[in-house]
Amino acid sequence: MAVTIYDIAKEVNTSAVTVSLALRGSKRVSAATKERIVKTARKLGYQPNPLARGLIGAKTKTFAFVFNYSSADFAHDLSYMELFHVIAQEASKQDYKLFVHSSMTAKPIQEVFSEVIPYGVDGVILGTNINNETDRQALEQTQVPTVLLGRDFYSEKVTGLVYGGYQGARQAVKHLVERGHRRIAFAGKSNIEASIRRLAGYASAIAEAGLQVDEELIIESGWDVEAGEIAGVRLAKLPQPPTAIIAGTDLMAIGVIAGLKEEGLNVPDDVSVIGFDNLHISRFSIPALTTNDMRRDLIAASAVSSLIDMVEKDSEGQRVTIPSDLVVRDSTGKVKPLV
Amino acid sequence: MAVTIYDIAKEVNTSAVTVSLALRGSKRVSAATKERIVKTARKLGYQPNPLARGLIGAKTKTFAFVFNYSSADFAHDLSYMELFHVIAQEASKQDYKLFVHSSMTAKPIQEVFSEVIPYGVDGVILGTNINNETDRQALEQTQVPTVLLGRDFYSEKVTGLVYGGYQGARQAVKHLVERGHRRIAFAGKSNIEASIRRLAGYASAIAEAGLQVDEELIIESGWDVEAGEIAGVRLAKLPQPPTAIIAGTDLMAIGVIAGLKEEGLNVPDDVSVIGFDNLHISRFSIPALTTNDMRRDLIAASAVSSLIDMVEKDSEGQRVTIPSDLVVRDSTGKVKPLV
DNA sequence: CTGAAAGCGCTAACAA
DNA sequence: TTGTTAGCGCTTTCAG
Repeated sequence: MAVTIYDIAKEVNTSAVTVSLALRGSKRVSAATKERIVKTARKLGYQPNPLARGLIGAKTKTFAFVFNYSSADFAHDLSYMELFHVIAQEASKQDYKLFVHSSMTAKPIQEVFSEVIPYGVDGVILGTNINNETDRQALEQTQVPTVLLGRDFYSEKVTGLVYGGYQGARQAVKHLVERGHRRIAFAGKSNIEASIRRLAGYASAIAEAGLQVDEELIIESGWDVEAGEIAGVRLAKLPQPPTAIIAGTDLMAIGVIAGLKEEGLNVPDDVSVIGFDNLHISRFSIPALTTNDMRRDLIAASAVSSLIDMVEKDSEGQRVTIPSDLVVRDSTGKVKPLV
Repeated sequence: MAVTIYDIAKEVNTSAVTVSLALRGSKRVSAATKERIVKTARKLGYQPNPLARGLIGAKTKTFAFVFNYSSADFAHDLSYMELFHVIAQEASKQDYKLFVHSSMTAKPIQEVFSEVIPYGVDGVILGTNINNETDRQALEQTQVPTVLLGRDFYSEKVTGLVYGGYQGARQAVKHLVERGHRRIAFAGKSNIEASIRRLAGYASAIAEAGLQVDEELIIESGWDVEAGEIAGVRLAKLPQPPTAIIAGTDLMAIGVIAGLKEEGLNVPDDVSVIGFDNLHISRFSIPALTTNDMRRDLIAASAVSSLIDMVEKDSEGQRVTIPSDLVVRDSTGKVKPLV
């Protein structure tokens, strides 16, 4: 059996209460007793029992991480998976454990909460779309601190982390404009919040550069490689193809490059391509991908620290924006001069 | 507050014990009472409290999944990450939750157990190397059912899942020999168990084909893209370069292709390349990668079901081998005829 | 500054 | 077939 506070109490000749207090650093215990308790706790290899703590509603040093999507969305998940990974590391650094809730179908947020809270988690990390009023209400009413990944929403207990999609898209357009591009396409329009943000950034920067937003150059599609390939082909076949394409994700960008190639257009010589995410592999694509690094390190640090603030200091939820970095590699170049 | 068995008991006019029994399908409760209990449980939206269950040592429907490595190993992790993902889905399908233990440094198995067991997990999924006697002992003595990913080890409570590395490497060699290759390299030798297995399969198939194992063609290295690139360059620079290369992982294979290209060798025209893993992205590499699909679906299903068997039916640990599939794509071709 | 009592939700053992 | 009692390990009153 594992060591309990009773074992320590017996050893030190005191009560369990005092041990519990001492171990949590209460000032109500004399320095001398505290020291003896801490020392024997260490000696005995005491580990607090999170289940017992959780049962009475105390903190468990546990966050739930929710994968809430249909498996069809796997493509975008490569990015989400990498993010999960970094967050797991970050949480472990801060001495928190992650409890994973992975469902095959996108469930209402209320349901997610009620499946996860009984496990006594101190907080929830969530990446779902908020589609409807019910979800919004669930978030507004929750008592459990929550971090929303990539959603522009916050409430008393909910912090929304917005990555630099808007600003990243603007940066991407600017980068292309500086290199002489004037026909710049956007591939990957959808009703996902991140997509909307990226498209909005694109449109604003296009306008700012004094260019027309050409609907023909905006492709509505999913975010995976296949979708990118189709988009690449379609754009290549246009009577007047774009000289640059901003893709919704890195995977999509890789597909776009392949699609263009099928139609005889080369990257970056004929067309420049920019992605979003900066996946681990993107720097190894051929050509190496110019992309928006979403700064998963910052996102993870921010997610975990916001959550800890809400849990431990009872601070309020807020809206946090994390700017992305444009990483220029080989898939973008100067516009091809008209012959 | 959440609904408890007491609430149900009150509603049905019986005791908590009866409710508990009924809900767990005991035969000691009359069909009539059972039905009433189940019905009102559903009506009230009862969710059993896993913390209370865990506290008394009962089942919690929770497995620990351990990421136990230094972050330097990230490369190989893309494969491990994808595996995690599939296992998480599979577990959720079987109504189990995953509890993630992610540490920055590879810890002794004993320590991992003692950090994870207090959370009341029913079983542990582990992908660590077993380097020493201490780890081996920890596994032999554990009371908690455990599945070891990719390790050839089993004991009373431990099932070892061995993926088709050996057989996959043999298949790869055979595939190449059939296409006329006789100088076949292996890139990615290391002391990781999976690597040893792959190399052994390679060596056996090479010998079987009546070829010599040429030490010059066996490159000792890590498993990431960079290592692959270096290996590719090195092999290309050989006085007599290989006509085919088997790489330890897909990422490495992608690196090898890049390295070869730097030295003016093209895949598959000059050199054929085969990887291991079949990552989600591998089919989109250029050229599309021929690789050993490790069958993550089967691995996940097997991991979860073995664990459940051990947990619920108290069956013994065993050694399970999961064969891989060679997926032939565009990175392998016939040997280039000598001009 | 310290301790005794009670209870979180559940189940195993024992009793009826 | 059903119910009573006790206890898992911890923390929060409340009393010394």
